[in-house]
Amino acid sequence: MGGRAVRIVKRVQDGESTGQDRGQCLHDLIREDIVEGRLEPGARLKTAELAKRYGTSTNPVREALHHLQGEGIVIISPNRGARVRPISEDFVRNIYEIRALIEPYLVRWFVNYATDREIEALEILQRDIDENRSDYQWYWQANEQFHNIIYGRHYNQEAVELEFQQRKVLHILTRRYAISRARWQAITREHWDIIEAIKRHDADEAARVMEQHVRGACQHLIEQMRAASVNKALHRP
Amino acid sequence: MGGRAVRIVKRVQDGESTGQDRGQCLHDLIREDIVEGRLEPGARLKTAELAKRYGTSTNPVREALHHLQGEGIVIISPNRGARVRPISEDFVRNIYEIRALIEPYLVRWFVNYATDREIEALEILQRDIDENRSDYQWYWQANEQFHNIIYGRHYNQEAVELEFQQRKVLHILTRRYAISRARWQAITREHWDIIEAIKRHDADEAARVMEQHVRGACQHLIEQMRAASVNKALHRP
DNA sequence: GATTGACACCTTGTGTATAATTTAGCAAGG
DNA sequence: CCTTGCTAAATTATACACAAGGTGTCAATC
Repeated sequence: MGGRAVRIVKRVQDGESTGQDRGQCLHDLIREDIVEGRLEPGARLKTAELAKRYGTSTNPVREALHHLQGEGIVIISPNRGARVRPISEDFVRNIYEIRALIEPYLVRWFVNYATDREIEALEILQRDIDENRSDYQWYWQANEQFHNIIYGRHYNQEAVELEFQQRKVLHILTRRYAISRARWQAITREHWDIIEAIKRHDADEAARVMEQHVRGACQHLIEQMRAASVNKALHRP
Repeated sequence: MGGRAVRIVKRVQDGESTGQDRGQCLHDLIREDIVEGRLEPGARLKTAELAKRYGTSTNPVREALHHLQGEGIVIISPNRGARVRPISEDFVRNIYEIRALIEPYLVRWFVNYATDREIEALEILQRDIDENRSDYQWYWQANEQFHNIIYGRHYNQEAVELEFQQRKVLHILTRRYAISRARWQAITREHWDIIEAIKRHDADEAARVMEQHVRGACQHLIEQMRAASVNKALHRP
């Protein structure tokens, strides 16, 4: 009886986390590992293994897994455990088609309620993106900021959160692939077109360009996925 | 050591559930209790209480709660437990605005790929709905079937699932309020207009009516909420 | 070669201990 | 006398160790 208590106290004294703090954001840690590619799509997520990895017991892991299932990143089958969601081409297309509805809807509001300050921030950010094409890590951060400025103050936080979750899921894939030169040019053009439309308070045009922007991203990602799968097939015949 | 094992064996012999089977659908049970109004919006969801209620231990309850959080029905604050999501007017408006994007998108596909059999099923169903206006319980079931026929075979299952989840959340509210006579007429008319548009393979018209249908539902629900809150204020001055 | 049985792994549920929060009760000050 | 602050106890969430059942795999036998 006393033995267990002593072990726990010892662990706390050793300076390890009590687990309590970690538990709140364990799903964030796991999600990060998934998004960053340290856990491959389709990989089994064994509770004991993850517990060891993050220095907790299996129970918080199970809860985090259920949480991530809600976000669509993890799939749990009864008595068979959890896996990282395998992302198919169909899935990508489906998600992007929803985004093609949501993002134009969100940007329409911004066109009418953007402050001069925000527009200026967008321009500065986009100029930075133009100049730092080489730095990937940085691009994704800047791109996220670009979207956050546009969507952050929108009244429909449910829609914003939906868009954010979709972006997280897709980021599992996008970060793995390079961005083609043609796509870079398109992104640049589209971003500037959106900024222009916002400046002119032309909601229809902004929505139109945004939809085009989303569809372009979708097509580019699917092309990259196909190219990668061809490469894989060639290397493993 | 042996004592616990004996207890468990005894319990199984007594014919109680091993718990294993329940766990798969515990979140369904809790969701049902929430949707059916047995658990009020904003009510605290204490794990011990729920565990007793469903005859399990606290752990499966926690997992179910995390799952439901992913569905947006439950809100969990760290170290403070879970609550049934309090549904505000803003929230309703936000969800319906998303639905006003998704549902027209979904119906467009159906217009092009509906079979004669499906269209006939819609007509039969709607005639039944027209004739049984009085029966609420039945109406919601029939209405669900009506939508399931239109959305069930859509290729974008992600969008379908999103729509389904939103419907579940809104149903927590809608079932509490009556449907006004005016709204009944509108529903009937809109449903028939949608069926007509589908028959003519007029996707634009079907989408237009569907959007109107969603916005009408939104407005009606919000009016009912306001009326209810006024009543509440009068009865508790 | 196919089927069946046994074994190992893993998920799932339970009980208990620990840590956090909330609430109440009480005291001191306005 | 009421309000405000703190302290302690009850309440509740959280984490951990354990037990049991299910799933998949591998080998042996028909």
